Amino acid sequence: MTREESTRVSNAKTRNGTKTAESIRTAAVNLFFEHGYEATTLREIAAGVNIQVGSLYNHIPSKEDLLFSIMSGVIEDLILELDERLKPLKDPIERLRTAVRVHVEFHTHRAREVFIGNSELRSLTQEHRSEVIALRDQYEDHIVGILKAGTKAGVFQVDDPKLSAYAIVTIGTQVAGWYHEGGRYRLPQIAEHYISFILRGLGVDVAPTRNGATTGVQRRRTKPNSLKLASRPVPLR
Amino acid sequence: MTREESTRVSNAKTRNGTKTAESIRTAAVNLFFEHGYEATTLREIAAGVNIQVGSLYNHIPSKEDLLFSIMSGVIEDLILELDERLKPLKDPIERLRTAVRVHVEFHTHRAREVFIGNSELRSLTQEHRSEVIALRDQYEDHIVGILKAGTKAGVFQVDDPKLSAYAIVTIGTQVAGWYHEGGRYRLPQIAEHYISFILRGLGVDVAPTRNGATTGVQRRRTKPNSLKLASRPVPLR
DNA sequence: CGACAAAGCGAACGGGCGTTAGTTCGCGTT
DNA sequence: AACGCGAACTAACGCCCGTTCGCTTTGTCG
Repeated sequence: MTREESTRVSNAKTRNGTKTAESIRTAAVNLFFEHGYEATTLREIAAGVNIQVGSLYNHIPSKEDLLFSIMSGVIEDLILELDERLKPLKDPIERLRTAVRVHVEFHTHRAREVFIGNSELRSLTQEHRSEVIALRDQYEDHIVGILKAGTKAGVFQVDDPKLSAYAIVTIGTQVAGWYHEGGRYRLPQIAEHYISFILRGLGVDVAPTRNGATTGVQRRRTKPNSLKLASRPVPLR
Repeated sequence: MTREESTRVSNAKTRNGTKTAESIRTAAVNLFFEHGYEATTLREIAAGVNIQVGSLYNHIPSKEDLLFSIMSGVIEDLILELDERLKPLKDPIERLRTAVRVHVEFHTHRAREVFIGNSELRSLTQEHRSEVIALRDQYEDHIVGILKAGTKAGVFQVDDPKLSAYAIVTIGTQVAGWYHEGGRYRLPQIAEHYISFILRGLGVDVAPTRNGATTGVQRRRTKPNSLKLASRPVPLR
């Protein structure tokens, strides 16, 4: 108990300078993403961190636990992010817009973890699987909630919020499967495209904006829509 | 016993009466679906067919080849089915409607194989993987083609057909992940729900929202909007 | 009836897996 | 200077994998 001037966190640095536990996580994410959990060897992971297999067990309890921490971690982060960005918004349309945007952004920025989270459920223990599913349901309920609120307010045409929520979540999730930085599509482009698609799918009139109020996002002081949208408003009802 | 006249085809029946090769395929599909390819053992498959492990090699060249034949087979069937159902249709909206319907029906009827086809790509050989990807691209091009035709004809609002096609394919594909017979949702209900959602997303006015029932889901005797709903049950092979 | 091929059996192979155990080593704290 | 401890190493464990192979059983047909 010496002078506690600043929190003296025990910085568990390895010999090469980076925290080992963190490196393990990173290496595992890359390998799980590339070859799948079952096909990935602890020896491969260890090689990616430049340590021996046995040394891994100074940082993880088991291979399955490593997978679980990755999967639960990414969903928790997603829920946190969504909560934060949704907090100041009231209007259902704005809330859905933001939800889709957050969803797509998150799923592209952390595509590998998300991909793992969506494909390796069956490799988890019964208990761990239930836990992850509970988190996933919690997230889906957020979306369903937005849809229900919007339907009640009369701005969405939704006959079954859960079915629609599935579709919305799925669209954004799948982006993680093919998006890669520097690829054919830019992130905001993808997000706005799907936002329009989804809002229209819910019966919201998303005509090309007259005053730029429709898609209030990143700097778009020059052109209202960087994508050439067929400039014909959809006369719904 | 000796005078079995009907067909001269060498009917390779196993002792329990069903063709062994077929049983192997079925058992493999179930196990791959449930535990994944990597986590499934040839011994488990053999047990499912009530033979020994070594006997499998009288019917398959290797485990990977078994996976490949499942994956390529299901996509080929899907393409065939789509071609057939699309053949008599001209109108872009009708074509898209049918495409989505076929997609959803196929992905629910053969959910397990489809799921395998979408999640086990990386377990294939380089050559086999290329082959499956080529088939998948061929299928996606069908959808893109419909979208492009509809856009040219002015009935769809699509700024990027490929992005939209991704979304459409994804929605139907994901259904395979949660649909199960006798579950909460009936098949036509799901299909029609997503058809409406997608058409609206493409800027088509699908507005039967005058009274009560939002979307034209279950049998609607009154003509919805000059578009006939194909209501024949499709065996899907 | 006897021949032949298809198909099943069962043991074995070489290798790789996740995990454990005992040990060494560098460092900050006592 | 001695200690404790985290983190690395090496070696091994028991197990299970996909695949092979020689042998036996089975069914079909001239």
